[in-house]
Amino acid sequence: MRPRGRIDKQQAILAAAFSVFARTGYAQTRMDQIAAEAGVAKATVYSHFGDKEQVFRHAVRALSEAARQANLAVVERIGEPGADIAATLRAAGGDLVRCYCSPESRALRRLVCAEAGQFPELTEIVDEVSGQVLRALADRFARLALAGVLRLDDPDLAAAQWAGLLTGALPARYQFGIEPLPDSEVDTVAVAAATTFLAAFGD
Amino acid sequence: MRPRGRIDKQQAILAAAFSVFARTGYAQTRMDQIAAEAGVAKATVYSHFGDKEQVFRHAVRALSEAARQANLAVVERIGEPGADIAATLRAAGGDLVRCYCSPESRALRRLVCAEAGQFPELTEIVDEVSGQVLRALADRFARLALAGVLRLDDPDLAAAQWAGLLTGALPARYQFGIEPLPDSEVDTVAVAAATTFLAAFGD
Amino acid sequence: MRPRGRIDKQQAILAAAFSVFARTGYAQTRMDQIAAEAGVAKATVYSHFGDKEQVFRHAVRALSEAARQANLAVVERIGEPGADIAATLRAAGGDLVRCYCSPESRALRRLVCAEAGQFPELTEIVDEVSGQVLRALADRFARLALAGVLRLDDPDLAAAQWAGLLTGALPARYQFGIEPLPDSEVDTVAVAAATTFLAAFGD
Amino acid sequence: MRPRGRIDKQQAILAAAFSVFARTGYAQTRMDQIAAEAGVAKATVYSHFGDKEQVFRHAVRALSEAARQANLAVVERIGEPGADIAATLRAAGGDLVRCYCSPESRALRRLVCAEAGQFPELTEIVDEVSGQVLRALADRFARLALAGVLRLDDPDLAAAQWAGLLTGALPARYQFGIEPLPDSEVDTVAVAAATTFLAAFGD
DNA sequence: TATGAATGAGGATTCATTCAT
DNA sequence: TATGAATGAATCCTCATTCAT
Repeated sequence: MRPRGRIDKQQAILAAAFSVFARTGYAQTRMDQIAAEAGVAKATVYSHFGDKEQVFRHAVRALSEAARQANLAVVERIGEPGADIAATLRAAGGDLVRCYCSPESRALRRLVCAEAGQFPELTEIVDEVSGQVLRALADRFARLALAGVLRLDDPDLAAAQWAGLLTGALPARYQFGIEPLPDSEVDTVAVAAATTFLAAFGD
Repeated sequence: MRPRGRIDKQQAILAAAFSVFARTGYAQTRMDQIAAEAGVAKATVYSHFGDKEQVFRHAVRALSEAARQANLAVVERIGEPGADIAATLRAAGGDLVRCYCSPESRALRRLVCAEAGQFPELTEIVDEVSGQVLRALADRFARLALAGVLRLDDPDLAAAQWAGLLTGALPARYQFGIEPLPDSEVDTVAVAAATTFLAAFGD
Repeated sequence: MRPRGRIDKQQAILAAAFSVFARTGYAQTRMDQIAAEAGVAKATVYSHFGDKEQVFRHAVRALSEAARQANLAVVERIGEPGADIAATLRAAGGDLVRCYCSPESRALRRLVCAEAGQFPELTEIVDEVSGQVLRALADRFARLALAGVLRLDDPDLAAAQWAGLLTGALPARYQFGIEPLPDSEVDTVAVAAATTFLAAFGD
Repeated sequence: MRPRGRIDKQQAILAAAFSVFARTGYAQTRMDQIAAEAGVAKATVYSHFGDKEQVFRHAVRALSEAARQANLAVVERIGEPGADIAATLRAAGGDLVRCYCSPESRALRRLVCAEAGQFPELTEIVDEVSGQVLRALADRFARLALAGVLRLDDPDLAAAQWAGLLTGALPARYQFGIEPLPDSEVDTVAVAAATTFLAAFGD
């Protein structure tokens, strides 16, 4: 049961790092905590990753990857032909908002935002992930436009605007605070976004 | 010329704290820097504010207040009767985006976001400021609706959605990164937001 | 009622200093505490006494003086002609032990002992006070010897030994600890000291 | 030659701590001094003992242990059968006084007395050590009484009183001051204590 | 003299990182 | 590679003391 191999330890360290960085932020995190939570010696963390910055980069990268996959999974479900577009947008919008406000995403947002000065590359990673998700979304919208379900010229713009309608006016306490996002808020936002979006882009 | 009174020193310390925290973040900031930049002794900072956390709270509060005023000033200018609504929205939208991405606002966003875990109250302050701005905006929209320029039932929702359209899909590098926001981006976003908004809520 | 004159303030400062030094020791005592407890500004303490060391010296001197007087008062009561010598020694011995273990005396002992390195003169003051008390005691013993009640050649030695019998083997917790001295302990010690003393020096 | 193991360092740190605390008192002692005198880094002191208080506790404990052994060694030598009791008491009494006024014991007394407020447990340790020594002494006296050399009912009381006669009236400058104890003083006290003790408890 | 504000020197403690095994 | 021990560079905060009023 105890992790033995190098890979196992790598994984354990990364998992611990995720968790500790997410909970306490970059500067407050002590290498001891990570090592302790990973069940290894501190020096082992160093022999695997070099220094604190590298550990942080790896942790953020992994969190970003997870976020990317979660978001893409939601987008994938959009646009099954024949489905009611309003219902589709409401459901997917709710899921996206939930992704956006999941504990992991909030933690990631906090970490990247906080260290945007010291680690500019992390900002890029986030933009890349967002970009990918928005492009995937735009792809769906393009197909829906082609199918005559939506009426739009610029699918990228439509994607960005739908995302904006969903997440842009969420209170800070849900975007990076610790207050749990109530389901009612999700529904309200998703419904309103779908309505306005369709008023502008619906057939 | 040399500042003498206690109030002067308070102000100098706060100004220095704004600047240093914004540049280097909470954890990286050393009290020495703040004192030096304020031109006072370190102990003076302590006798005025107690400890680092208090200095931080005061600095963030003051930055928030400035942001609030800047945003409200923009909102105030919306809705002069007789003006072209599309042009108004484009202009005000652009200004709001510029406020949102001003160096001070980005710094504030970084600081609050970064320390949301340790200083939950700061999140509340931000939400309060946003709420005020959105309410002021909703007031304007309500008047415009009454004047027949807009067609909407829920001015609060309209305000939130317009804000979402403006800021919600801005790349991270403009929201809290250090990359300067190009005017072209501002225009694109402002125009697109106005268009979509009016498609949904225009008369 | 509020102290106004310079003398009043001096007294208030000294009283506060006594109290705070006794409670917290020299090094732990902050000039702020003394000033606060005296109800004056910190700078006032300085203008009266110069610096912390001086305040300490004055406080210790005053505590010593009080201890001297308390001890001498007890000694004065010894040797009323015609009284039972054993009863006299028991009563006076008990009183001396109580003096020796009074909160003020313990505090004084702690302070002087603690700072014997930095303030050697304080040790001298204590020795002077002890010397005075022992001499006064020796005077009494000399009179009693002359009256045929005691049988001794060296009244100074007898005084020192009686004092030793009374205080020499008291547990540390009563000599400078904070545990209150129980009456039973006082009686036991005083009775035993009287018995042994009279076995050696009684007629 | 360079100390390598952790035990070596522990010992070196403790020895340095003994020395520095004894010389300068608790509050005046800086962790740097201890570390420097121990030949280790300051952080090493912390990793071994946690904080300054713990270092102090350990140092005092070790000093107490040494004092206990020194005193017990003296007591052990009392009561060889056939020896002259007066000579025995004079010799052992002198040794006990010397122990009591040794630099280490004075330092220990200063430290414990000074910090009795902040570290009450140290007072207990001292009482425990004194208690052990007095009990050992009482054991010897009991044997001597059994052998008909002394005449006493309560060996504990006799032990306490002898100790009192030896140390109770020593001037403060010898008890915790820095003035060296002259041999003449030792002899005087030891002889006088033996005389008075035997007048009360001798056969 | 009395005071509120200011200060410089200093001290305890922490932590990322390295080394010897 | 894995580790326990060791470390040096920082950093927050305190406090006796002084100054301007």
